[in-house]
Amino acid sequence: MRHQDLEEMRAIPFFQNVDPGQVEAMLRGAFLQRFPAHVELIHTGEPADFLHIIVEGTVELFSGHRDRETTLGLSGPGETFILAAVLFDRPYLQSARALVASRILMVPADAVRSAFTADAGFARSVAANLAEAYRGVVKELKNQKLRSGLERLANWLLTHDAANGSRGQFDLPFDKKVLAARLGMAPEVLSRSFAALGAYHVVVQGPSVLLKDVDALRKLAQPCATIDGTTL
Amino acid sequence: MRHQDLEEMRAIPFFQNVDPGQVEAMLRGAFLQRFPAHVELIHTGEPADFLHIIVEGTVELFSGHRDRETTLGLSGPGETFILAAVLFDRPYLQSARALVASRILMVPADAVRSAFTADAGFARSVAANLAEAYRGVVKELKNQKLRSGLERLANWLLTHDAANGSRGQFDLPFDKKVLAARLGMAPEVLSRSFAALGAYHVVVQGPSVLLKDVDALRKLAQPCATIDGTTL
DNA sequence: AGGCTTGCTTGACTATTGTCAAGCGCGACA
DNA sequence: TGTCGCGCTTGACAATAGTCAAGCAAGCCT
Repeated sequence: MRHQDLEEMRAIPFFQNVDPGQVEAMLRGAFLQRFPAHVELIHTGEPADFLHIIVEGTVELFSGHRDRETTLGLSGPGETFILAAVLFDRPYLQSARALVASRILMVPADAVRSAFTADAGFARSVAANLAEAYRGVVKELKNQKLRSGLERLANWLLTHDAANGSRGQFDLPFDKKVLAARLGMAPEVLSRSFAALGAYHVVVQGPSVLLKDVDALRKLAQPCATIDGTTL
Repeated sequence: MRHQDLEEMRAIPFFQNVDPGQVEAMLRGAFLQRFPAHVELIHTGEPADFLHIIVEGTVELFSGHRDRETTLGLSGPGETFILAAVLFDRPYLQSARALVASRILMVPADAVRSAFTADAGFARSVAANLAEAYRGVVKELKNQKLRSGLERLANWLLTHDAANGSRGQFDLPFDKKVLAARLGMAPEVLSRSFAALGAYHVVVQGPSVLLKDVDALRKLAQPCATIDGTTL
């Protein structure tokens, strides 16, 4: 790894409040890998050999069973994945693929485990990360079980708009079929859901989305702090 | 708390490998509460004031939204709940109710947080607990999204049978409507699903379940290590 | 025993979501 | 400038699950 890259890696939030010696030890055996889009990074069921930290790009977490496949989440820069598996040397529960060309920091599992054993600061950092991840999945499970597809879409639109300056107008950050997977529905259903949101003055033209009546949409979506996180 | 109870509390797995001084500090402000069946212990959205550890009994974790309600999981002795919320002083994402009369150890949130800050052993114990909890929810999410109701029931039966000596015969540990909630289906659907499993030689008489052809059931269920945990 | 509640089942219907197939529109590229 | 492929949409249909209502059976309490 280049010196400049090392600097960047040390600044990752996950490594703050961790003994610098332990951080160096983890970075020493680590790879900063570039992956092209659509490449599979890890596969469900395999043993956990590296902790992955996204430096740049977007990663889709998914899993399949029989002939079905489902997207469990999307992660971006600064986020780690499969930390829980790495820590206790368990098989991955999820697969991951790069959605766009991405840079991933891969830290060998045993380096993570020894830092976890040796340094209290790192143990706390790990716990914080796992707590956030846990709450994220619980929210996703609630989103999935307590809402219809249309409601999930409406809430996603509101959340995404809020994260982009609440201008009531934005471009979809990825293909609609990725959004469909993210929301847990077939692409055809997403199409129909967008059409149904016409009644709430949502105008979709290709990747561009216009929310012309946020209040009406909010009334349909009924966003909720214990599912969507931030108060909308 | 009585001396004998204190002994019992110190033996909780969650407190192993933790500085005894910190354990005492946590137990000092803790309550060992008895709750009758059906009582709500915590409520979604409220601030996290106590870490709950189940000493005896069964607790249902659930949450509602609008007029819907869903069960997110069932927990038994030795398990903690809402640890993630307590640790970082966030509102509960789930509600909890006692399914049967239960004894719960309630540790004040600030005592948990100071032990977490002060003791590396406890921080690691917390991380381990959160990692398990995280993996549990991920499995639940996959179970929910990748399987039909009938498949979830078939897998539950196999898992439960395996946990009870694989005798192909057991009594349901709770009411069928609780099982229905656990599996994420309406009670009526559970009834029909049991009826449908007749074709796989599953015989249900009130609370008693007889699996007369485990192989056929397994072929339907297709249990999987990355959803069901143990290899069946 | 009579009457009540509660848990469960069953039937009929509806809602939601997935699947298959066809077709449209736009950009890539020869 | 065609035409090929891909992403998306639409229609028709099927599968899955929820809802409402009626009814049954076991336990409980006078």
